[in-house]
Amino acid sequence: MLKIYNTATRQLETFTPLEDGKVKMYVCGLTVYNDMHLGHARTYVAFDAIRRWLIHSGYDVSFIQNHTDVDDKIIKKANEEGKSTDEISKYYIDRTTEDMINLEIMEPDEMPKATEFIDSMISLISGLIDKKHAYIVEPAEGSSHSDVYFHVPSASDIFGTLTGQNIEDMEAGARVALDSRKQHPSDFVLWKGAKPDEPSWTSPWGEGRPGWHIECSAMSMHYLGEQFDLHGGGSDLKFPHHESEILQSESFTGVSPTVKYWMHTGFLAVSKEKMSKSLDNFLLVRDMLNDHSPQVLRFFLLNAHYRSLIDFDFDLLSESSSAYNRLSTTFSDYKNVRDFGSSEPSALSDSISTCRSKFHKAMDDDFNTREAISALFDFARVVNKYEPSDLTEKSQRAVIDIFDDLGGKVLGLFSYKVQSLSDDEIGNYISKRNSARDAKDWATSDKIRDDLLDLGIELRDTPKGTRWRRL
RNA sequence: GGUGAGGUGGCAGAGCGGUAAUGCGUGCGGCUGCAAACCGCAUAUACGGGAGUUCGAAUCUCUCCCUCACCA
Repeated sequence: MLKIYNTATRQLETFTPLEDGKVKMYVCGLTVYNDMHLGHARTYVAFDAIRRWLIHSGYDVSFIQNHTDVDDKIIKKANEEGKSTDEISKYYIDRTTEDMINLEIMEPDEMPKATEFIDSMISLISGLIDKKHAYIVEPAEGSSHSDVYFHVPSASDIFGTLTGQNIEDMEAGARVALDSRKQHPSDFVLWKGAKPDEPSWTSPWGEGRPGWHIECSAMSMHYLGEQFDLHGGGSDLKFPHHESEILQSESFTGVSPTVKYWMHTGFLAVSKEKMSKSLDNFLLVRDMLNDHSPQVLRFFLLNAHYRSLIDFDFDLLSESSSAYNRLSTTFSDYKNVRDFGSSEPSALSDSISTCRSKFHKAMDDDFNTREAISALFDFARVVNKYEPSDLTEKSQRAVIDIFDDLGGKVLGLFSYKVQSLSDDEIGNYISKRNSARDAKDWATSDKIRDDLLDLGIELRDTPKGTRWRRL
């Protein structure tokens, strides 16, 4: 039975989808004005593993992830570079999508852009105005077009769903200069009147563009309906973004809860500080992938519970690399054997079922990937006691299936991309090298080994022959 | 100031009422033409401090200290 920690209730809850066998899931995507950093990767790899586990568990999962392609930061970047916001967002959508693919993150079922949903957002805002949840104010300084605000006290009963705070507390603590046009300090913008040279769309309130929060309400509603199962994002989105989203959606539809389970990933920190663009302490995914395989990065990220803080450190990354090699080597040793034996140890079949059940239990317990990975290590230790070629085809297959299913399909820890060298070609090189070794032609044999290493194939000479693994 | 998360061996990090997974590291052994890697075994007075509840607490309660995050 799957349990999920719901941010809205701060409790572990048994997962029951709204519709039997189906999971509707929405994860907030990137604001595309820069490359993707490791902190983003943490969130998307975590939700990727979550999605894969749901699929593995037999659910039909609809996974939606948006792109925020209109926003202050994008406008700023566009101005700095003398380009249009479209050019900027297009450029970074391409690049971050590439990064996601390189991290072996499954492609979302839909990847809508905010700007494709302006009409829907305008309808939402109109509805909110009609229902007295929103109001139009005079233009901000420097603009001749009106803004629209959401009036938080109009929905005070649902305010605080995620953060547990109430309006009075927020007010009491308010020290920032207030926008006098706001009826309440907590009110937030739904529509921003255009200033000169800003991208804008026509609305009943004049030229302008949507506020940030409204886009997710519009897109999730479009693809998943007024109510859906899972909504995820980084912890920094809880407030105000997700809180505002709840206010907007539920005030508009009158349906509550709009999201059944809210999920938030912990931060990726560097020296205990959150990794972020504004702190300038970020590491880009594409840079990291120059020196580290996607599998090792995924291993590193999944080697902690998705809600806990990961304090990044290069030493920890290389620790992950060592740890990962252990699994990867064991897997390769089994995958690459060519001979079958007659041994079918019962201790092996025991460890297979133990591994599956420990893994299953861990993932069902709020997606405890760390615990799940430890099941694979337990398994590897048992499996390494055997010589693969002594085992029957059935036993070998069972071992490979564990790694394939759990490590590969669920956690994405093994690459299934088309390789530069086929298994047979590698086998040929190894035979050639072994001939050279028999002739004690160490120069040739070492060259073959080095060449293969350059191609990402690592060789190991063992008493049972030469074994290899893809790095 | 408000809210939330957290403090477990040298490090990372599970466990969350019955005396502590797993990985890295370290040590020893194995394998090996060499190297690297790998394999096996072993290793650790580890549960922030104090008090309480309980037959029994890392796990529950209270209190103190310390980190981090969000909001203001």
